[in-house]
Amino acid sequence: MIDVRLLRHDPESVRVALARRGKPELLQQLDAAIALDEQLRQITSERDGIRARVNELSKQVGQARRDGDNAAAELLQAESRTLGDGEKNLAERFDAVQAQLREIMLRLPNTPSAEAPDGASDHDNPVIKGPEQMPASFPDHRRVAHWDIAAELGVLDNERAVKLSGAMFTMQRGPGAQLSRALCQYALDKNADAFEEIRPPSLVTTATLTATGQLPKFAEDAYAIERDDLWCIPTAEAPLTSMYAGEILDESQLPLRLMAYSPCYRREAGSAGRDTRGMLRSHEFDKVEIFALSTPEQAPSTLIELRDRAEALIGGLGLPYRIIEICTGDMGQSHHRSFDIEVYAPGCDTWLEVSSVSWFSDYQGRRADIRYRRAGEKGTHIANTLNGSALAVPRVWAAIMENFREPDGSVIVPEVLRPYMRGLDRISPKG
RNA sequence: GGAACGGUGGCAGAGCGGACAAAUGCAGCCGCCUUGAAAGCGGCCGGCUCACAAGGCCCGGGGGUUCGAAUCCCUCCCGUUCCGCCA
Repeated sequence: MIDVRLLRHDPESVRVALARRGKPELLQQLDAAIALDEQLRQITSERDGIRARVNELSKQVGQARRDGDNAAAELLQAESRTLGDGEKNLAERFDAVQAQLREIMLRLPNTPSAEAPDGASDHDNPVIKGPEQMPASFPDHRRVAHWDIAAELGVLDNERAVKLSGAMFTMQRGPGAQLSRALCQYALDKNADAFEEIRPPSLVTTATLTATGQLPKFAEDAYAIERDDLWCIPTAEAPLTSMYAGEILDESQLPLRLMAYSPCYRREAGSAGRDTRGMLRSHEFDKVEIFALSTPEQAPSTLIELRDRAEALIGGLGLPYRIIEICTGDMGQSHHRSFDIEVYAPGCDTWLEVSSVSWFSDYQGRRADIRYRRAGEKGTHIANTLNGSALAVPRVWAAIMENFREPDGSVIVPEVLRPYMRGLDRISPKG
């Protein structure tokens, strides 16, 4: 959520920043919010005045009763009762206006960072590291799509996954299942030097999913368990961000680094039928997320740290990759600044987004009410949140199949993963 | 799922219609004392809104009763213990 006070004191800066997202309707919503806030403040001051008077009268009633002056008490009570009716009226208007304002604010996206590049869509995302174009120099035996490779090796059984769960579910088996698990272990172990490992719940409350920004706007994209008012997490970002919701941390605890493996659930409401082959897009997948809470001052360098760590994992596997920065027109709802890491998959002949690393400024922190206190200071400040996929399993899995295929059809297991695969160094066709 | 008891400030824990933002203890901060520290003494010591004013709001959430609610009523949520079920 954007700071309402900023809206009040410097609406122009918010307007200019939001305009960079290139969606004119956002500016209309912004104006509506500003107007509602103004209304709210007026109602508040009026209502508080009445309340002050009622409080004062009530004290006098108590005093009169103690003094035994019942006649005076009756009079004061009558006056207070009348005021109370007016207050009730104002309180109702307050609630109504506040609800409207909140609804708009919850759906208004974050302002982009000054460093974020301008652009209208994903076509404008600059490549900041690695090749602009897809590499051409791949031998024919690596120009095979991973679903064909996997079928040959018997490591992917999506037909049976569909039998169990319907379209867009995957099932790995044998060395394929091992590979998924190995990737998670690898990602966790490589970040254990600085990140506390968490095993969070995969089902969370509405409040938890609202804090990170998935709700209320993107309810269609998440799996809901309505009977129990719970949601399946689309990413471990959700539970990790809300771990310290409602708490006040000490500045000395920041930056606070957490990581978690979790399954991720996505309805993919808008993309049914797209990229559905093999492991490219599915309703459930595994991911290791890295996360940090920080002060605004620490955030820019923490963002780079997270990005470097995500890059190191992909680099460590030996996969060809590039890093792009997300432009203002393509940026997610909660994002302030964001990078993607893409791996080249020669079989599919495409770049696959395997990691996304983002800084959310105080947008999520305010929604989750995560605050910190500076040493020697009285007040509190909203914490900044940052997170990144350390490693999203399915697409990396696919890229490994396609990049490390040998002429004989077998797939070489990256060296760093072998300890997690019971020493297996090569996945060969059965029989 | 059933029963009982609970949910108050960083923690522990009183208060159970009026002078309560809320005793007390611990922790924390400042000062005195001390070569330094401990002890002792004095003071401070929750959050939000707001102009770190006034005023207002917050005693799990929401609603109600009342001139007035931490305190009474309703409801929901959460916790503990026992029973049931269960990996």
